[in-house]
Amino acid sequence: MTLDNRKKNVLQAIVDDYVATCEPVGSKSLIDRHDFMVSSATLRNDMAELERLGYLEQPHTSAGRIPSDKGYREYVNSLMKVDCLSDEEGQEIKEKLGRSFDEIASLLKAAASTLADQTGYISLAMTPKLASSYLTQLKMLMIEPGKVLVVVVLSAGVVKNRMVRIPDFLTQEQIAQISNAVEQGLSGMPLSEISLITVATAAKDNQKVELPDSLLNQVLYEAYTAIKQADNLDVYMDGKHRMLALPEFSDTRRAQELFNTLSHDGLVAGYVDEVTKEDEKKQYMIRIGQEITLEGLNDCSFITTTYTVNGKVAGNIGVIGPKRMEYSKVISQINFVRMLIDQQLSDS
Amino acid sequence: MTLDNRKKNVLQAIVDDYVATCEPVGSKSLIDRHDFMVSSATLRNDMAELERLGYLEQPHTSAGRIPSDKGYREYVNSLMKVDCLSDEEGQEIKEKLGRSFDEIASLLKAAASTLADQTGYISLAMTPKLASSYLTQLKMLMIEPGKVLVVVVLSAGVVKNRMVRIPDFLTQEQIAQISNAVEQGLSGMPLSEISLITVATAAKDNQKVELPDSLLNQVLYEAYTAIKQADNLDVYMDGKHRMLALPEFSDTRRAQELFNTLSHDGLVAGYVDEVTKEDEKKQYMIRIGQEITLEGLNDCSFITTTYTVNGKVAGNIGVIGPKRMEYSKVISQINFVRMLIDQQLSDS
DNA sequence: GTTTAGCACTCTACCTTTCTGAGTGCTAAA
DNA sequence: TTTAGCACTCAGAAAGGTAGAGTGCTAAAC
Repeated sequence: MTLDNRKKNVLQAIVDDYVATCEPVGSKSLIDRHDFMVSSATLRNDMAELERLGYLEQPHTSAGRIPSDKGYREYVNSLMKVDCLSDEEGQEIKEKLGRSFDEIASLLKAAASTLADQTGYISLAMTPKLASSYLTQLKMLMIEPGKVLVVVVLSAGVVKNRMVRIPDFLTQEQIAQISNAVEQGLSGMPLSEISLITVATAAKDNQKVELPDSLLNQVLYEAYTAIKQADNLDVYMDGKHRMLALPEFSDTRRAQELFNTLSHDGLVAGYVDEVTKEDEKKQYMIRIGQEITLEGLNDCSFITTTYTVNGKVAGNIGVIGPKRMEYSKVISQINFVRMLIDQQLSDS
Repeated sequence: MTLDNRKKNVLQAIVDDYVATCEPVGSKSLIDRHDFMVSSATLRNDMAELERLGYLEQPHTSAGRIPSDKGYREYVNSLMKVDCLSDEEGQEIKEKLGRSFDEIASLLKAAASTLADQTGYISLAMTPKLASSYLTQLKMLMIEPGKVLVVVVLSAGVVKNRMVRIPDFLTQEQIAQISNAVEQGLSGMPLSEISLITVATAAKDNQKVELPDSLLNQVLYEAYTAIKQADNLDVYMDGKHRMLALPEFSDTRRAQELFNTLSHDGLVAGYVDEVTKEDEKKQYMIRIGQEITLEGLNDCSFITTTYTVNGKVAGNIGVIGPKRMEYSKVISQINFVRMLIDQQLSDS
């Protein structure tokens, strides 16, 4: 069953109005605000029909209608007008993200902050993920006897370091030789293929130092965990505090549930990953209300997109806001930010 | 004017009750809950007197009393019973912080998380600050032509890295020579004394490579900014979302103000620094309500203490909670965590 | 068949009023 | 100095009343 034209317009108008005011929309105010060439009674009939079909909900009998999840979904899929970023907005974003960032971490942090500022909602930016990364460099720097800094550089430009302990008596030279050997053996290898065994093989094939196996293995183990840890997703989230200003979160309990979930970076990152896989071919992923399978986010909508490093699928950025979100605006903002990230990460 | 003994007991009892219930305390319930050997009428007189002296406040005529900032202050300074951590609590904390951490960042992150879990309030942990740090190492690793990772190691065990761009044609050897020269010249020097000039002097005194001055200066400038940036305080904050569960923040506006301020790490860090200087000699710093000169935190209390690295004053950890805080419990928790941090940072 | 005017109906939000009870301060006696 | 007793105050809950935004339905008009 497909909606006739007027019903589509009615649904669209109701979503638009509700997004703007956060108040249930009645037939009268709908007439006032839009140029329907029919009477309020006609709209009432349409609205009743839309409700029967599940696109609208009524908080109580004598109130107006608000969009249901299904209503928002229809709106997002086929009703909303995709609007372009205004020049000023584009300019503002460019001012914050235009300059060249030397590290992916600071780029993503800035992206999250910009996105939060511009949308007024919660933003997040995640480092590139495992699947698309391979090891490019591995360095081990002796900081003091027994303490070594392992620096791991991944293809996507991610740099991670980790301090590890090794036996006191190993020298900088020995350590350097080991790390060179491992680097030679593994550089270019996708992270997913790196295991304790491949690390060991790489080291033993290439190294010239004589070290007892047990000692060598100890060092290799540390190198291995450092590499593995480097593919941990980092999540940069910003703008949380803004949600408290929204009327839908004036009830502290809701805000509490939301913040509770958001305080677990890992949960959110995992969810984004899942969603990205489901909608693989799409340019952006949208999840609305109950569609979100993360506890505490059922009053929210979640929009994510994927940025690329040198043209390859890499990490995600996204926005979490109320269901009553300015979808098309947020989408264009997110797209613009993604574009700037892509640019920065390809011209390197 | 000093309070007589019974008045002290009354004040103490009122604070204790109010902390427990968050409800104004009346003379009747005070009698019920404590063994004062006098009648409620007597207590009423005492309470009226305490109010006249500014230790108590009355939300309205027919309500009980709640402690004023001055009342809390008196309580903290001389009334509360300092209680020890229960064995289980100590055990729980040890479980989370007992294992050895290789990096100061992960230690502090874990400390913040533990403190938030244990207290139920907001915790924070800050990296060691400038004054107590000197440079121990400086390494520059060529990641790819034109891109160099500068690794800065400070005395307190802080490791920071920063990616910088340099002219494409410089080789790893040239870069290594420069960084070795700078490291030799500066290692052991307090951060506060390092300037662009000292960096340049160090490089020119020690290096043997021939490079045009303009090129060399470009590299040195990047090294210098990397060093300077390394003394930026990192702030780890945890447990924010818990505040929403407290009755004093069921009004979203207050929570919003609080979160707004807390979203600026720098502000908080700056304030902690200020407070630490004021109370230099004290083991811990306490600020209550209006005593806190940070907008949005006037309904809170703030307890901080200083951990040491090898016996020297270093960074801060702290807890932000409602004024109605379990002061003595929080103090002992904070102290315990500080002790564990001190241990970890001295036996290295 | 679709649209519309008209009307009775519903229900929340808001205001006012009343009532209750916890808590007070004061007075006068112990 | 302490206490019993009492009149007083005031927030908050409960109850009642009103306004108005919005509805659904019916019957007439297009």
